Amino acid sequence: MKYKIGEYLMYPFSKVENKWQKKWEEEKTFKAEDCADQPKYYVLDMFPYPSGSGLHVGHPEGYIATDIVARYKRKNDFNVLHPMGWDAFGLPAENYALKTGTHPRVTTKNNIATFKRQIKSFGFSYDWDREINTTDPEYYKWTQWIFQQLYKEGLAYQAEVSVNWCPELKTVLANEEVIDGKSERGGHPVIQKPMRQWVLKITDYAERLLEDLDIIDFPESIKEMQRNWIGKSEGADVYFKIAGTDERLKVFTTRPDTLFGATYMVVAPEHPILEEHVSEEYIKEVQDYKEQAMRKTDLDRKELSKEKTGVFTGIYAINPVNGEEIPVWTSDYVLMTYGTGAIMAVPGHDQRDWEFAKKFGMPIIEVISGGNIEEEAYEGDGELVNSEFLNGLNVDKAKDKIIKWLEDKDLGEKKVRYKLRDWVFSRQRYWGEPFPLRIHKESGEVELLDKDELPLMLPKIDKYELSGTGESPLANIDNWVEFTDPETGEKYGYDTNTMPQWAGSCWYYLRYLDPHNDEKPWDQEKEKYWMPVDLYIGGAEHAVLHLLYARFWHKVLFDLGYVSTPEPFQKLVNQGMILGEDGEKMSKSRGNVINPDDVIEEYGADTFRLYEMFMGPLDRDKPWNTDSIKGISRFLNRVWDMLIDQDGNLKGNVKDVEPDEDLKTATHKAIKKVTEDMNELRFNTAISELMVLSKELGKQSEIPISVVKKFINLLNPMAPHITEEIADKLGMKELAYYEWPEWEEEIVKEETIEMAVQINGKVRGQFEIEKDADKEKCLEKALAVENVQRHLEGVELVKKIVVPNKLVSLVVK
RNA sequence: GCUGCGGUGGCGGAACUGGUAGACGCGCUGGACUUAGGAUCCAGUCUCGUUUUAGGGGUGUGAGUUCGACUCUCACCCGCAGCACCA
Repeated sequence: MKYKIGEYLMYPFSKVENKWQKKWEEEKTFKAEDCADQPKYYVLDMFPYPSGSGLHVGHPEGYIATDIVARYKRKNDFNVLHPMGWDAFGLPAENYALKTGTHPRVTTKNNIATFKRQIKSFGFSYDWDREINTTDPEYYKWTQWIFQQLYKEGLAYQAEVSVNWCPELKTVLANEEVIDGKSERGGHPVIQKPMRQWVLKITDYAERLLEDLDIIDFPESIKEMQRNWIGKSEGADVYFKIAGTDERLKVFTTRPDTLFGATYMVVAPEHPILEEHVSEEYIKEVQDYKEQAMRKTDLDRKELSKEKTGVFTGIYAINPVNGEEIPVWTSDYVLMTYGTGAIMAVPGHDQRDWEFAKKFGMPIIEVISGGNIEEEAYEGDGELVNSEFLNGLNVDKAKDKIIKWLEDKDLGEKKVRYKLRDWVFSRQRYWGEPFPLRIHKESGEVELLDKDELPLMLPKIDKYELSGTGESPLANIDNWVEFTDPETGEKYGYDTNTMPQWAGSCWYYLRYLDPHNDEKPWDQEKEKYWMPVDLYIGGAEHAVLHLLYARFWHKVLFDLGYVSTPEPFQKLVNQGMILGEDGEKMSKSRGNVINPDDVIEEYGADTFRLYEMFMGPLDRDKPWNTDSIKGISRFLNRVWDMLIDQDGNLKGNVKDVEPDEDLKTATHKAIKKVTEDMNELRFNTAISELMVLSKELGKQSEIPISVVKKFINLLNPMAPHITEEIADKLGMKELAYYEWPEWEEEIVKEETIEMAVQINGKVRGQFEIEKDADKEKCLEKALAVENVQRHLEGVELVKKIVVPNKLVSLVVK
């Protein structure tokens, strides 16, 4: 009945686990019922990209956590939706095709099979009937459909946008393939090159994406990252007249209060003003500087940022508050992509301007007192000086006053700006969703395909090489690039770009609600029932990409009435990383990778699940430790040995007897602790509590069956196989849906309590007393403790503090 | 530089709204069973001190609030992650 694994004798975990996994699959135990007359709970994993190397031990950490929650909620009468699927478009499969000629569809299919086998070996309670795959035409049909809705709303447009171009490889690279300004493969330099791209207008939603962070329960770090990414800043646009013309140069500033301190202006090298107004004698210098700046990669711009550079343009602008002429310079520390691409420089109160002014000998004027502008710019609050009608005000008041003044005179206006840029939504790649539209050859006009023409299928191709111009392999297919409409005889072409990998994951949580619907992406009744996602668990690496994009799409769908909630994910939790035994990130090159298949083979899925949850708090990084797994394995073995005999039957001393008072208290305490821990996702302490209870049980000569049932039930969400097997022998039917036990507060509180006595903050003794005893009685007992009396000799008792059920604190002189 | 998170035994980690620091697990030490044990069971395990008892010290560092601080306040040090000339 026992397996010998290495040096251990273990319960027959592999037999038990296979048995139950098979049963769950055959009986569809975890099928979720749509719109049931029961409260719902939607618990979601970030679906994986099925890579060729299979699952690593970091993947299951989140999956185990969600599975425990799913199983726990089922026991508490929730109708649980717990699905899984595959985010299968993407570069690795295409790169593999380039190398081997294997079609990405084949690679993807094989990888999914591996992932699915591995995921199934953990005994997760997914409703596999809802499995989805973003590369399935039945799925991406609706990804295309959503894109069309965005297009119709004016939220998708084409623009010349710079992309990562690698001249050496003659190809465009995705952002993920560019590391520190160089190509991931080969380490060749990457430059920015403008190309026609699809762009989504996420900036229209900047304010709502920011505001609604307040209504969702995400980790503070993620919210903060999203806030930084959106980068809201409030200030004013100010118009400076260009001397000798009627034109105005618009700048954005968050510090309009310092307008009197503006001593020069700076425009980005790409700024259009440089095309027209540069005077003869400066043209060459400006042109040279421009070219030099354009040639710099992003990396160079950052690296060379230590020392400010720039040239004078010969242009002067007029400061609207005092009519003074100030010079306009150009420098690459001003970015064309933010604000208006031009700034007013206030060297007294902005450190960047201060550095520039020092280098090029510009005047520095103090307009806010409180700092020493000889040494550095003063960016803090203070009283306004040298500013005429603003003098004497503080920064906030001065801002309000100057903005009003500017608006009254039509010299500026209050303005809010965001760092967030529109989202470049096309990739020059084959293995992604084609854009659901055709482009008229002659006019270049875009026509959306009809709904019944969807999905626009990816064509078969033989060659995966990118075309030399940086277009995707689709550009090599003649009847994709050009075809004739049979009805009108007009010539059209399909877009050779495809959507980025994020597209499919922007809405997959909605497809799970109704995965086989071929009329609509999802049924609205089902959407109303299941949404929002109650708990979403995944890695922190998606903090600002997937999670921001998905929120954006969801809000668009909300505005169009397709979904009923403003936010898709009510609560988000990031699991920490599982590190190697050496405390370093797991990687092949370090040789510290643990393969989950090996662990399951040696110890079983239940031990694996329990171990990963026992390692520490879910959201923290934790090093793997092979020795520590043995502790968990021993625990499960002890539980088995305590209850099951050599023939696989319930042991004779497991009887229908009443537990004694101590065991009863321990049981109720455990129920309370485990329940509270489940609600807070504190699985490590829940497991420790169950270890304590199992030890108590092990001490009994006759083990009360009622307690065993509760114990097995509490352990079930975390270790589902072994507990189902034992439950079966105990005559409990379908443990997965067995009602979660309850505790009685009265029993949890012990009859007698041990209280401590402190004298001047040091513990000097303990005494036992019945619970909730009054203060007088506590004090009396405390003073009677022998060691306490010794410490009270010859001193004066000046203060007595009694905290019922905790301690007595005495202060002496 | 900015933002966020963290720093507790040899190790992973516990400690509710401030109330007996170190639960639980690993490892280690001793013992039992055994031909043997790297299996299993029992006992011990923050540190100094001690026959036992009593004591002293102790949660990154330094101050502070309090009868009482891992927990609250201030300053600083270290580690991890993200952002980085965003006007």
